[in-house]
Amino acid sequence: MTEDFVTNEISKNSKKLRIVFMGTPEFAVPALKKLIEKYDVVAVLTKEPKPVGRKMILTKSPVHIVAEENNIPVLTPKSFKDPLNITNIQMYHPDMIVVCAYGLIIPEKILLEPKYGCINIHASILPKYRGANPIQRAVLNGDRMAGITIMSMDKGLDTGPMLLKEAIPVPQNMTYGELEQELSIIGSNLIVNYIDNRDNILPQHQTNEFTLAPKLEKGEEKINWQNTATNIHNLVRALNPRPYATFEHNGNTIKLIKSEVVNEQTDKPTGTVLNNKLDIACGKGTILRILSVQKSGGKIIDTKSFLNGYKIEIGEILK
RNA sequence: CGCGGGAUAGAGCAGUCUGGUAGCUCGCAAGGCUCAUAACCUUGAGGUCAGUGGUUCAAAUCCACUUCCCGCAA
Repeated sequence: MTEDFVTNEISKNSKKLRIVFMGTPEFAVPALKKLIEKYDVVAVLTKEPKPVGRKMILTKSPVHIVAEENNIPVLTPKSFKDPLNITNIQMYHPDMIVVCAYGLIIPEKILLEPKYGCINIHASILPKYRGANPIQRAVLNGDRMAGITIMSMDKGLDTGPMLLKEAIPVPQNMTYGELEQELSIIGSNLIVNYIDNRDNILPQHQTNEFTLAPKLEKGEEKINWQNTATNIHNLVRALNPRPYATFEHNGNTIKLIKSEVVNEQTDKPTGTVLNNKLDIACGKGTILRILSVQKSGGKIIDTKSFLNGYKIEIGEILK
């Protein structure tokens, strides 16, 4: 009924709902594209262009670029402390605001603005993993399942009522980057699914059994060979494609790009290099195989190539 | 002008400081050996030493500039 009304009012094109989209990284791009296809995305908010790389080139966010390609107005407020930034959003009269990995806390005044609410695409099965880094945490913890929750935002951090969920299995060797890519597609489908069926969806309140997914701290990327092979493998996966897990050897920092758990046991001390396939003894007698690495200043290479030009002796003990 | 590393055979590297025959570990090709292997033996092909200019009897190597690649930091 509501849709009919809107359709009649804007009968010139099939786009109906007026949406303001807020998002920043690649993860948000599939959702934005889907929304542009089906609805009327009247404005996009994203983080301001940042200097990036060795040459400090000002780089627009992936969302920023897609928005411009579609001739959608882009706003890049530094924060919402300035009331003018809030007024700017109100000017677009959004029916709904869709948020996906935006990077700024959104004040309640904006959350209450659109008549169909402020909807967030969150990359976990809430209430598990509230916070900034749910995908990485899921991989790091070796979760077998991950997913997306579409939720209605309130003033808390990922605490609002849940609207739609979808979970997928996480294969044992999937990296953070691969999982993020899959989830971003699922998120884009789910948000459209929600918008089209929103009249039939009942909000569900979150239970109190929540966990948090904080950002990774500096130092967490360093490999401790005392941990089990599975734990180290999860760290390697969770930090791929950035910033990668690392270990030290003769003063060189070596990034461990890909690994796998070897289904055998060893009685050698932890850190021992077991053979020329770079199987390493880890905690509790478990074994981790190093598949590809990167030296600083070098490219990502497989273990065999690496050993052709870099000496690691069998029997050496890595710290 | 944020800090740093690099470009040498298909891959990964040494050689550069101290100029003087283009090397190593692999891969590839051919042959041999083995019950067998990311095993071993023999032989072979494969290079504009990133580019341009300079110094020199002589430059991968020293000097200047250019292009491209990568790590850190944000």
